[in-house]
Amino acid sequence: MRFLRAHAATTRELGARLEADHGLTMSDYDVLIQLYFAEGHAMRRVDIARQVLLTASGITRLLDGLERCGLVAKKACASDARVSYAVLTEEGVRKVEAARDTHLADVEELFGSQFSPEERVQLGELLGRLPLAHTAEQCET
Amino acid sequence: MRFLRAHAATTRELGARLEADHGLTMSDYDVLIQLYFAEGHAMRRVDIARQVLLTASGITRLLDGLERCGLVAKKACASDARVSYAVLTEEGVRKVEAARDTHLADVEELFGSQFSPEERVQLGELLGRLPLAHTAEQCET
DNA sequence: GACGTATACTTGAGGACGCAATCAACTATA
DNA sequence: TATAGTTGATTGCGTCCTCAAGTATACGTC
Repeated sequence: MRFLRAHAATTRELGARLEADHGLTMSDYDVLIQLYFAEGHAMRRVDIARQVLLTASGITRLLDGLERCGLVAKKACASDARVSYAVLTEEGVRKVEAARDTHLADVEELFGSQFSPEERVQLGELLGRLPLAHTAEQCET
Repeated sequence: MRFLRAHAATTRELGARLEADHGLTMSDYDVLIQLYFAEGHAMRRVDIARQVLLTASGITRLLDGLERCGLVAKKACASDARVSYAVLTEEGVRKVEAARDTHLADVEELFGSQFSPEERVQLGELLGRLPLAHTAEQCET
């Protein structure tokens, strides 16, 4: 129960701030960050979906939005005509860097500040045991 | 990050099973359980909203659905004409009890089984520190 | 005892996202 | 090179849920 409630309350507040400060949803931000740390700021859509725990269709629509905002662009793949990469634009990079600062501060305030350094690693370890099904690991934050 | 991913993966799977086995969403179940443990199996809608971390309007619509299924009923309040209680019906009680068994087993399998008894209390303690804003506590599971 | 404010609930509009179906393109087998 | 199966991406449709606005009732104050 605590897990559910804590998640709902925390993400709601975090999402509201992100929206207010940068006009991004948590999912938007999540995808942008993945791209930011990807090689060449580009990723295949399937891989984004797997990282972010959305379905492929969710990614398509989410990227549509980010493209309309000029934050990402499509790029064809030379070796496989089926895949289209999502690439961060110049503006997208700037946006991520701007959003990251305030978002990390928000996370720290609402989440991190509740725990000591040891508790953080412990919490991470415990939660890390949960089966993520078919998701890769990796990540900062 | 782990917190977010763990939540997404776990609730998705849990929700899918609940839907498959009983035709309930997690929110449905959540509300039904709150009612089940409430005095007289009845609660004011505002209080449900606060417990469950949905907005009042979300509760209205969710209860609409549960009413159509015959699981809950409305009841007026004698002392305050504004409030309408949501009450579990006979069938609702049966439904909760049926769903509860399989759901608790699912939770145990996907979540609880990853942790020792001590780790459970610790995890609960850590997550309990997060600010739930304007939410009451109480609960089993 | 009328008036302003707060509270309980509902409703309309819209957004986010999943599922299932579909298409196109790649890969493997014959 | 025809055939079958797989995979990446998109789209139609439906559901859940939020926000903002609206209605009805309660309550405090002068």
